[in-house]
Amino acid sequence: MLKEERQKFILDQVHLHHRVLLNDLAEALEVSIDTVRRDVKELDKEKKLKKVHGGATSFGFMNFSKEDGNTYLLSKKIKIAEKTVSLLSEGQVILMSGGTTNLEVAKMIPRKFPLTVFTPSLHIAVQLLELPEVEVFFLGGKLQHESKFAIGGTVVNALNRLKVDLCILGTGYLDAEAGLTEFDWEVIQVKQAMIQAAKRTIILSVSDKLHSVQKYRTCSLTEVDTLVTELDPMDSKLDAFRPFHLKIV
Amino acid sequence: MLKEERQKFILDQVHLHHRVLLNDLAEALEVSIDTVRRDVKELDKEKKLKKVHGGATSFGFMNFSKEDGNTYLLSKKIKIAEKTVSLLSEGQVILMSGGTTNLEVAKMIPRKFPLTVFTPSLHIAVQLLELPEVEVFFLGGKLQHESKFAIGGTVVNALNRLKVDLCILGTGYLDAEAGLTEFDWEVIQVKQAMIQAAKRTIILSVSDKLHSVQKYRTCSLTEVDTLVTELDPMDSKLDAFRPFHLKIV
DNA sequence: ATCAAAACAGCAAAAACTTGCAAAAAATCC
DNA sequence: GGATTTTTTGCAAGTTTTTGCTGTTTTGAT
Repeated sequence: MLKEERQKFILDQVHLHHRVLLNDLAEALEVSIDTVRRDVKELDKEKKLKKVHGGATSFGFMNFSKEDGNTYLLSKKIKIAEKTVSLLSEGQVILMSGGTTNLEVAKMIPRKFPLTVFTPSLHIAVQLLELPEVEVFFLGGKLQHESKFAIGGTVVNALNRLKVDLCILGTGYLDAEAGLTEFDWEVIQVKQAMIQAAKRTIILSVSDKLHSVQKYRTCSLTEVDTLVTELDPMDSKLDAFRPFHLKIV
Repeated sequence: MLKEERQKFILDQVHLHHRVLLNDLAEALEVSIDTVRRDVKELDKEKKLKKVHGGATSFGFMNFSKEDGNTYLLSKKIKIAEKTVSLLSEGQVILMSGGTTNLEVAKMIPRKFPLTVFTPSLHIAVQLLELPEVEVFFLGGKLQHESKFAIGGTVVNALNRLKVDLCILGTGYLDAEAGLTEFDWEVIQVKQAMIQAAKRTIILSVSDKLHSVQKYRTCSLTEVDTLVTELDPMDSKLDAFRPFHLKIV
């Protein structure tokens, strides 16, 4: 194998997952860890990625500079994704909804972390297929053009016949009184079925969307088990949500 | 063998695979490795490729993601796609399998051409969602990592409950006697169900794959209605397929 | 503060590259 | 046609690059 191939693989992995571990790379490429280390060092010198202890990350990853609004939001989502991945156990059967936050979760799952994932989101499915140890089941149905999300009776029926360990819901909007709300009725139907199909439900929400309400209601906060935000769990902004017996992470 | 021939071969290999090993070239060309080395050095000096330790790469190597190479087959596939799209009627309900040829078909469909499409292929679904007038239904199931194609009982069951106007099959391999063949048994199950669910079936095949046989059989040529290749319909290479009452386009 | 994992520096074997050279092949000239 | 020059090719000796391993130092998490 050519050195250039290796380095291209490393770069691809970094872009795909935001961060990679040298150990995983060494195993995937079937070379010693020293070789990977040297490659990463080179790529770092060429500013193609950022070398960190034990691995490498893409640029703009832990970039908390508030100049660029988008990367600022991204870093929040990455923070949420990290917390969420730490809640997963190997071999679990889970459900994942769509959305950019969930996409970051999919990117953050380690390369050799066995999971079975059901999802109605094309983006999530595509991302998860990068992981060789993840079995991906797509919940087929009519696809929305904008969101690339499957909706309709087929999806709901499939979900009704399913029982999984965990549901990870990239929530639209969140409010203590109103609960989870959305503006898309069709999506609500699917998300409700997802919650029903799972023993536990985790909702992900960047703090910007706390205390905002949309037209339709997915569920109340009593129906979910865990709330993940990018904030410190003790942050006072989360006080409104403490009365429910949620685990706040 | 002429030096010029050798260098042409080397360039072809580089363009096709985006990377080559000097050892492989020396073996394929039956010359010493020094000769190959000198050839590559020359081509590098002429900026025709990039010489690297142990081999050579094409210039865009670092940019190409792994699948979208193979530009030499692309023109043929585009020709097939054009012919195929001309066979479609507005408002039809169709089935599309996966594969790069079918992907070209999806790219070729006019922006405001109303269709309803069922597909088990992620790539096809993603592409079709670019078209606002196309309703896309994904046939959900277990996704194959490599092909991003949904397989398994869920897909087959869904297909059994379906009846559509047309099935567009990006065939694996094609032979007059053996019919359509594949090396993946799971995919066969799905393709068979697709053919059953459709009133008419069109198969797409670049002429390179004519007269090639794989391990398992999808169906015989009597079960399909139309064959689309990049060749002129009167081309003698297609003679073997005329005994079946196929429409050859 | 402790301890395991990660980074580093140096080393040695293997693979690849360079240079020089001579034989073989091709081209040129008489 | 035959002799001479030029180009091409393969080989051998020496150099560089790459890679994995060892032992040591540094780092980061508890």
